[in-house]
Amino acid sequence: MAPKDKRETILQAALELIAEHGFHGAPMSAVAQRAGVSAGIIYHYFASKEDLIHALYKELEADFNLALLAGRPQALPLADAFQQIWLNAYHFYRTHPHEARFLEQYKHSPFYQAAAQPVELIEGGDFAFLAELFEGDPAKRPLKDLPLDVIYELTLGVAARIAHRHATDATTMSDEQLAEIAAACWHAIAR
Amino acid sequence: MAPKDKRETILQAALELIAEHGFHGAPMSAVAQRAGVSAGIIYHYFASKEDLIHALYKELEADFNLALLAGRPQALPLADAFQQIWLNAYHFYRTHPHEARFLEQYKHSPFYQAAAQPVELIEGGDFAFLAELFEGDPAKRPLKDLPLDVIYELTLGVAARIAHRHATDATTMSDEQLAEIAAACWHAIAR
Amino acid sequence: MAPKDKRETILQAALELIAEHGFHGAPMSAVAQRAGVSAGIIYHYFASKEDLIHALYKELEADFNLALLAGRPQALPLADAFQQIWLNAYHFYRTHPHEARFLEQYKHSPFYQAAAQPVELIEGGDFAFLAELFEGDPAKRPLKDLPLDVIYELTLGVAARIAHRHATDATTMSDEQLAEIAAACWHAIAR
Amino acid sequence: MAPKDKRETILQAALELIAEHGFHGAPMSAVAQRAGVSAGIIYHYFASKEDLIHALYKELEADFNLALLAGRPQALPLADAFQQIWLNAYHFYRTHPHEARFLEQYKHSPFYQAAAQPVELIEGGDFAFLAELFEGDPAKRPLKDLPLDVIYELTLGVAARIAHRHATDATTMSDEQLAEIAAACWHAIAR
DNA sequence: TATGAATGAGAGTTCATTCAT
DNA sequence: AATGAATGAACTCTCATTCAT
Repeated sequence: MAPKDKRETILQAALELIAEHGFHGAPMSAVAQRAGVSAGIIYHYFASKEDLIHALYKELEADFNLALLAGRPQALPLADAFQQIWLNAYHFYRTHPHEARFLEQYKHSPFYQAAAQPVELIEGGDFAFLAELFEGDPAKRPLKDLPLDVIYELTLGVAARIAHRHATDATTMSDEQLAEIAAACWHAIAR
Repeated sequence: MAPKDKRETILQAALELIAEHGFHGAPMSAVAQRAGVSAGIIYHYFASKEDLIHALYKELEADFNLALLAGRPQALPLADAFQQIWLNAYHFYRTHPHEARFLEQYKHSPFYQAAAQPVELIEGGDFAFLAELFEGDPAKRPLKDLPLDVIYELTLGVAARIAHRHATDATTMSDEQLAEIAAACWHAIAR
Repeated sequence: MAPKDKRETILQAALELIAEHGFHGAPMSAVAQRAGVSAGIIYHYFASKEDLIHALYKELEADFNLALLAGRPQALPLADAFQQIWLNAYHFYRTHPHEARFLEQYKHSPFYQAAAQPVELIEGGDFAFLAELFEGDPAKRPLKDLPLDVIYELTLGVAARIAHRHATDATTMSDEQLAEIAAACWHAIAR
Repeated sequence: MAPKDKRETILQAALELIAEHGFHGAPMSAVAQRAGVSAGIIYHYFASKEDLIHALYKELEADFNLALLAGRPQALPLADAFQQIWLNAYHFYRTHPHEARFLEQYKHSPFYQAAAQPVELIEGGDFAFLAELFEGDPAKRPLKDLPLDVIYELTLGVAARIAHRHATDATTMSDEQLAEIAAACWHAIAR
């Protein structure tokens, strides 16, 4: 197994165990066992359990951000782009229950505080197309005058939380219902 | 100290420690020390640490539900009642950062799954006045046709999460901004 | 067992194991086992293994200092007092091989550096009678003009080291030989 | 790098790390890193960590013995030879603090017991000139009737220990003071 | 009721040593 | 001869829980 693969195997094992049993319920020995490696080797790839958890978070966050761009929302009109991104967020969480469960726990644990960075709805150059939503003359931008984190909670935050719930309890929603919620979120923030 | 008081003292100590340091960072010995009691006596009031945590959750949930009824929304027209409840939720979390932090961790930990019950927006008889929102002919009720938990996430869930954020980072919002968000939430679910 | 006794039992077990097998060869689990207690309880009495070792050192140092005063050298003429102290030092080490072995290892380990204080030949008020040896006009005091630690190494240091050797290899020396060495040490430092 | 050099590089790295941090604080991986070699290769030169440590000791002991002969004490009258050797011992330790620190730890650790050989003041043929000091009719030899290890502790042992102290704490002594101590040591053992 | 010393399983982590490459 | 990833036993220390007092 290539070193890159072994690292990934360990992260995957940690993801599954933490998603299923919490940080508590995922001792390093169990992570090693599920990954099929020795306990010691984990410390060649990660300095500590905490470091492993932070690294896992960063990977998942990157995956998530990538998933938001499915269907090239960059090429769409603003309202449609929003709708696409909202649905992408929902579907990512819906189809990645372990990731959803992990992110949920991580973001509400002391780990997150320790590594906390300001929320960025627009992360990296790929989201530059959203700049017009957030920059320029506040009086002219098409959003209500609300803090960025409020905007987040009214939009992608809602997608995340609904998807989390449904990932767990297996509720399904029709495309019409999802589109309706996405639209409601858009109206909640659009001027 | 009356037994009732000692129980409360223990719960309060656990609340503070868990809010500040997580479940991990709140060993029973530390809870005992902060409460000013011996470690052993905790087990006269609670069967286990897990039991203590569940009991704490139930108390806080009851406190929260009570807080939602401040200003007697029962007596108001529906849209106003909603606004009142939304603001009550926001202010509860805003003025109870420990409670907010605990509930947040609890709801996203394996503890919650273990004790999970279906979400009830309407809990107990005090919320009977909201029945007309949710019952009767779906075609006539004034809400969009969305699952109850989606409704929750679009409304009180948003209030909770925004309040959580602001409890931590000390952002303040004007009454106008809060009213605007509450109204946006109402429009997101109202037909 | 009284708490005081249990603390002493643990210290004694640590002393024996470290003397026999070194710091390395004295895991906390073995200390606990030899003391007949659980591993966990050690941490009620000592914050860490390092703390336990430092505490043990302090106890032994106090015992040693007490032993130096056997036969009341305070009441003797200076040269006789020196001889008495030298012999006391020798006999302490000779009859306390574990203590000797521990002190020897401790003083030459990184532990000692961590807690190091300047060498004091005269420690505490009990040795005040030696003050005339070391204080006052250097030109008049009855010692050669040498640093204090050199004085120590030429006297008690020699006693310690010879005793250490003989504690281990069971060489015995006659009282005459011992008196001769003590006298040689005295002449080495006396003006 | 020639194999001989690599072996020396490893020994040097081990010497520095052990002198600075103790046996505990010198893991094989750190030795390898400081020597600029892989961890595995060390085991081509040494069977184990213990073996490496013993080998290092033997090298240093040989270096030390060589240093004792600086200034050709063989060619001097006995008392002068002693003085020369004593000063050589002192200066070796004084100018080789790592070696001093290592030897000090080694000699007082369980390692030394494991490999222990009787102390030899006269080691190897280079010290044959000292034979007259120790051999022949005890009644005629110019030394007091004391065990060899006592002789050692009263002479080179003192040099070693004083040098150790001063290597660490940077005390300096004048040539006169050193000569005085050397002379005192000589008088301590000479008949 | 109340204490807090005591237990012991189990946590995270280290490190001497091995071995496929 | 050389690497360094891999192993796994052993380490120090923690902590929920118990129980003699």
